[in-house]
Amino acid sequence: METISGSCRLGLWHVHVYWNGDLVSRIRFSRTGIDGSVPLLIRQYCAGKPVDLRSFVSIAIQDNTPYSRIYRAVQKIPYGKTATYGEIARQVGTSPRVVGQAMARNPTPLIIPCHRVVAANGIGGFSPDIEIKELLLAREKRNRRKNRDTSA
DNA sequence: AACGTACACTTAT
DNA sequence: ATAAGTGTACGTT
Repeated sequence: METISGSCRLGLWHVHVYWNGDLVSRIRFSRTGIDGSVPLLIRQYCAGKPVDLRSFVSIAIQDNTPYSRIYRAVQKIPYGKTATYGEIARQVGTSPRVVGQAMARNPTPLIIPCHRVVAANGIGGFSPDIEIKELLLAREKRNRRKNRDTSA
């Protein structure tokens, strides 16, 4: 089993992806790119298409880490929708603060869509830069509206 | 191995 | 406006 790495563009950022088939072991954001390939669906998502990434498996839910229940709950949030830290916490029986902690340590953002987890009164945080979360949420919201308009 | 501190939050004073 | 509750990680003894 060989892990493939590569990066693609997302706005001003580069998304580095380490993967093997449907299994994604790591995703991180950087100002610079690296050589190598990225799965088609992830490339399309980064290009702004409304792609459902739930067909991928994150190492974060395959492993049995203390946060895995939280990651599983977060992965169920569909494209264009959001949940609050508190809602996720209630689902898995922990506290909102812990959910934030799990998001901060998410090894595979996008696959585990931590950008769809927002604060009860605000957007919440995101690393390395909140602008990525803002971009993704704005884009998903826009695409969701577009889908609604064209599907009725 | 224990201890203190730092968090991508929320809810109740 | 402030404080308490919460679970994990990480650095310092």
